Amino acid sequence: MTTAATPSDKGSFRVVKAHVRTRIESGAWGPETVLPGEVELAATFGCARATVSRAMRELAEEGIVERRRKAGTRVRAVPLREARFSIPIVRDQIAATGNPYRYRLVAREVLAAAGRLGQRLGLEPGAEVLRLTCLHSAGPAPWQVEDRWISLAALPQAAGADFTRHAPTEWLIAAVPYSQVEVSFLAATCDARTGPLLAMNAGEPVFVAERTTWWQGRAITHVRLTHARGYRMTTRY
Amino acid sequence: MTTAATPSDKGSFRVVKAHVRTRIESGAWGPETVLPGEVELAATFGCARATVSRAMRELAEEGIVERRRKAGTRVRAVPLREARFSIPIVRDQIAATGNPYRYRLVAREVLAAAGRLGQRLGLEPGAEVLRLTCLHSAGPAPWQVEDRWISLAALPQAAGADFTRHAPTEWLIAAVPYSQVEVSFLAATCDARTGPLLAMNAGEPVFVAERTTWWQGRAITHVRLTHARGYRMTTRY
DNA sequence: GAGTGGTCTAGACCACCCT
DNA sequence: GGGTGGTCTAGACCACTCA
Repeated sequence: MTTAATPSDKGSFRVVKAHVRTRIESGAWGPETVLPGEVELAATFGCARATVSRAMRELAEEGIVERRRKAGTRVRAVPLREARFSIPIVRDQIAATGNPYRYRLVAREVLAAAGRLGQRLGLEPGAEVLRLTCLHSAGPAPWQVEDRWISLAALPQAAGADFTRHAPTEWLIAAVPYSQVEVSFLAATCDARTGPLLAMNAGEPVFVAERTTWWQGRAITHVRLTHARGYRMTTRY
Repeated sequence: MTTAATPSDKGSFRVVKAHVRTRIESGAWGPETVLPGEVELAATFGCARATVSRAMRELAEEGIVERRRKAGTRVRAVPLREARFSIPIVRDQIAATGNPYRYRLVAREVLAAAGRLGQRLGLEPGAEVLRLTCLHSAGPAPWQVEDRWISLAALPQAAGADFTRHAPTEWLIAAVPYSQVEVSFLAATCDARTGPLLAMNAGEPVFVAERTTWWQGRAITHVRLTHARGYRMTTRY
């Protein structure tokens, strides 16, 4: 028995996981250390190998540990760090601030796809696109401008939808619930279009999220979300 | 048997998972649909309940499905969307562009913690802090300015470390490998300090990441990373 | 109360890959 | 070749929560 684990509790993959994690975080098992095998740990903790297996699998998913057959499980030298951001529905995000959520459709037009946007949506030149500009506010304070393009080739029923009362996001979630998404975050300069809506001056820095959505391999919609002054996206991990 | 699944393959939680996912994404099992129970699915797929269980657990973790005892498993109305960003080491990030990674220590000073920063690090007024300003470049092109504060109360050995050749990140990863982290992303205006380093004009918008790191409940370091023009953080999910 | 998911066990076989 | 993780099974008991 090379390990000096304290099998204070029996069973439960959570117990095993917590023990091992503590040991690593405290430095007792430093980077590159090869951990005892599953059978040995199972004996140490007095549980089945499957239980240890699940604990270790989860630690591996969290990037703390790295596993390979035959080589065994070792503590990662550079922990694989991953931040997770839940992608909130604007409405919920604003509601969480305690302010009432307000929505307004600012502009709506149908136009022909062209240039970069057409490429982004994988459209043939001239294909029709529905463009919507919306404002989401927290009470009286503007929160986010949504500038959205929807491919009418992919989603013709969007042409008839009423976006004056409800945000396109909510309609889209119902229409295309499970899709593939690419998001980017970047800093930009507030332009003359969004500035007035956000009560900001042209030239101020704004935090922008861009999102393109595909469904079954076909581009559905692209959106540019420009946030009001002072916006931060925060997470812990 | 209410399901008409096609148990084309036997066993394997991956097969079960893929089948169920396809069914949901295609719309055959729409939002709010209650899926068949584990025992039924196990019979359908001709495998053990544990196998189905694992498949469903993973789908739940991915936010596609929601499970409750007694109530069963149902398709989420609003898919719980989570974007994951791997937190890259700058060096790797730059190396991936094909350019050589270059590092330069711009400034180093020891000062007394004060104001917002002291609070952020949970320091008593007057506690010593090591402040480092570094520049990371992709070949000749500046990439990111790192403005870092390290609590000397928490990590006294940082005072003696040599940061002229290697970035503090690498030293810190070795010193405090597993820690708790809070990150924020925001848009800011390029200031007079970082502007020249990034070959940017004061007033240009910059993408900023701020990160605070704790170890065993104690704040260790805080860093502000200011990215050069055109930086985007992108992910798919 | 009863039905669902949540977890554990003991045993088995397999796939990979280091030595 | 052999040792490690990866997965599956069959059965069991438990915990939660809905009706």
